[in-house]
Amino acid sequence: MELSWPDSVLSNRERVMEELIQGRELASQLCRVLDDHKSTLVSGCGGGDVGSAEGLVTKILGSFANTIFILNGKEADGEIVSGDQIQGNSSGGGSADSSSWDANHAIIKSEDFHEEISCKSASTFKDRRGSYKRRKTSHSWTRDTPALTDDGHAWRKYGQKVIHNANHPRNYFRCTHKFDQSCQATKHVQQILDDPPVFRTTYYGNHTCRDYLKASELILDCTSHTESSSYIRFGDNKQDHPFFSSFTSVKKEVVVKEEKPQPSDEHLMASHHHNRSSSGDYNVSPHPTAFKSSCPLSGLSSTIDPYDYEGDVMSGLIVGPYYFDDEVLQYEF
DNA sequence: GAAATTTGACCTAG
DNA sequence: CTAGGTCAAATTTC
Repeated sequence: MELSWPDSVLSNRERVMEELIQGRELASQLCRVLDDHKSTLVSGCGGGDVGSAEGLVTKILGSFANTIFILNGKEADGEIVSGDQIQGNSSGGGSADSSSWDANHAIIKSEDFHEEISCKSASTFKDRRGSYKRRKTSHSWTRDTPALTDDGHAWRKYGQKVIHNANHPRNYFRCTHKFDQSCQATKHVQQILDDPPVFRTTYYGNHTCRDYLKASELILDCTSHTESSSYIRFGDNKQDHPFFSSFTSVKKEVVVKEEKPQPSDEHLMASHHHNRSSSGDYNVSPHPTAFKSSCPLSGLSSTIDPYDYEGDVMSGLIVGPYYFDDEVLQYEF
């Protein structure tokens, strides 16, 4: 019930450290790769180096993901629906916690980095509904969770569709700041299993909104919880780096919004109601442990930014100090 | 009254 | 043609 971090978390500290160190090393490599890439390429992407850079990014993300997952895993068990380690992936891998997010295995479906900029000029016509470009190549990643989780962003539902051969309808969400901040992030949420409820969330695009800025503030406010021993703080990086955007969470309205019951929704949403806000990954929490299992996923995935990828994947990325107990690991890329 | 959700229509890829 | 994704008017919620 309480968020007291068990000793097991501390026992995982070594693993966490390993992951972080590995991440840093990989990041360094990536920097070099990108550096070479930039210096050798006149412009644009399409070099062979990109491939290796991509691989590095994936590894790095996996590393961070693992780290956060390790940290979150214990907490999640304690707070989220107990014992709902879903066998998760429909792929049937069955790895214990993999369900919460594929990042553990760096399973990120990056089908393509060419995010389509749907020029919906036609949509200016009022009656022209659905004039859109079907996303077939956009960057996406999926995540399976035992309950509907809040990924920290403000989502607005814009559609629901019954999917063929699916028992539950698929819900479509877009970022609330789609228009005011041109944030093109969208996601689909669908319940794929009944008995142990499993919700599959597919994310498309990346958040470019800055709705998350308060996250660090909130977290910082919590830094007094030294006892909680482990938390991750993001420093001054107020850029909309995707990795951090996942931790933004945090606006209560966001949580409420997404957890709002949706009657017509086959309890898809209802199953994650206020009462179960705990199931949310990063609900606003006074605890530094506000980061939960889903954080990594979102952050991870979004790090592979279709927009940034060509250019500076991680340029300017400074992962603020990681505090583990009294230690601080600062990652700079 | 504003904002969010619902829901059927519209549109596109396969 | 079908299934999936999006739009936007209508409705609901706050």
